[in-house]
Amino acid sequence: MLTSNNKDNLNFNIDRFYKNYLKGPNIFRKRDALDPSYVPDELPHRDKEIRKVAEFTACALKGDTPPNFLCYGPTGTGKTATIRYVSQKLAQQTLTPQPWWIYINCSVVSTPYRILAHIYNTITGKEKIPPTGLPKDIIFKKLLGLMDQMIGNGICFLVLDEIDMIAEKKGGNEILYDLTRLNENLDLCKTCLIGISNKLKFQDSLDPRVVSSLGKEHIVFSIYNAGQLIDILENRALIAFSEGVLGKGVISLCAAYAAQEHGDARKALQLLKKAGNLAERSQNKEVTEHFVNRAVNELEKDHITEYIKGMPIQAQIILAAIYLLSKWNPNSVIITGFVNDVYAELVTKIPGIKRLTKRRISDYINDLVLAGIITADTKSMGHYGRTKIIKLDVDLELIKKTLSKIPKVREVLNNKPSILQSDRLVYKNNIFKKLI
DNA sequence: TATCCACAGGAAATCAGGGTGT
DNA sequence: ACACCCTGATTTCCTGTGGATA
Repeated sequence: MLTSNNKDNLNFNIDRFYKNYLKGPNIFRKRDALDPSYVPDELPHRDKEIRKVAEFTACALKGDTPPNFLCYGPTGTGKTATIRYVSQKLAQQTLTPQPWWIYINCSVVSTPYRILAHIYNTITGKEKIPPTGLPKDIIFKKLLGLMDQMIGNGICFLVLDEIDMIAEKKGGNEILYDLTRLNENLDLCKTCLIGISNKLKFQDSLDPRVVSSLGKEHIVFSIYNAGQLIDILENRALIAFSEGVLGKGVISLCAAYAAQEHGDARKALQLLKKAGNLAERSQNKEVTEHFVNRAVNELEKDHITEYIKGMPIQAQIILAAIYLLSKWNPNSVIITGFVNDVYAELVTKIPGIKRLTKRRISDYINDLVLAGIITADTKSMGHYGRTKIIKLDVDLELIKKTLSKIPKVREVLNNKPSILQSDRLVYKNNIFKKLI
């Protein structure tokens, strides 16, 4: 029943909100221009790289098969953007038939089977291959037939983004090897494989046969410095923002922040967009440095919250265990064993959740480290064994706020686990404190 | 100086859940 | 109904290890 104590809900007038929103300042002209997927007409400071990609792919114009090649470089250095840019330019040349470009993000399409299925489904434009069920070699044969039929004597560029993700997986080398050898099995159509990776050393995990075919040619993308980032941002800001809304120093501040983060252009663009959004939301006519500073904070928080929300329930419970340990024993040391103990207690309180083995928990702890939520340094305590010293790297309140939004975890968040008072834990804690 | 703790983390096996074609 | 395929999560089994302690 709705009563007057539900004022907040009743007082929000959505129609008035929309009206005000539309009446408010027009910060953006084309917000999308700040998205990572947007391909601008110009890519500043990537001339060398564009030229190399153009050189590799140019022979397609004469009907030859371009060599397979790799693009290396940290995140936000314009690898994908460069490929997309060149692909657009190439399409503007007189090419008949037009080449196919199939983009595969290996962190999303993450198994050999799905890569084949994705290529197949992209070419047909329909979900012809089910997400699972068929033997790989059958799909491979079907794909060969389809490519010859649909692409004819044209060229198909296969762009494997984050190729390291697949290379490190079981069966990953086989699929890459098969893909590099597509041309030998095709009668009409030609293919060119382009691998994109932000790990410079990922070739180590590749099969030598794949390296010899894919890694012979490569392009290294270097990070942008602050000056270059400013150029990129100005370029995009011109398209994205309405005239005169950007305050003085906003772009250079974004660039400076991103330059600290290893010259990541994607970060810089994200920051600028978020600052714009914040200004818009507070009905401000101008995007000022103040909003950039707020954007830095919020982006960090957004990233953490989104990550935690997306984690499997088991990982969330493990994080809850670490949270409870830091909350109730702020001065004590947190080690793997304690996390295991508290986790075990929490699991018994949450219905429908099976208790995981220590081995699995160990992996989840490593995932949390990778996500930047905790730090865990392996340390030897001599006679007391080797373990990890775990510390929360994120504000306690933020963790609490995020975990409380997860129904099953919320229940266990407020009670102090009884294991925290156990003699064993207190005793060990005292020893470890001295050892560290 | 050998011992031994409490784990770390690699490799392979297993399981459940989604499918296939015949 | 059946044999078989693929995936992702997890378990099982295992070997390795740094340094305080006896």
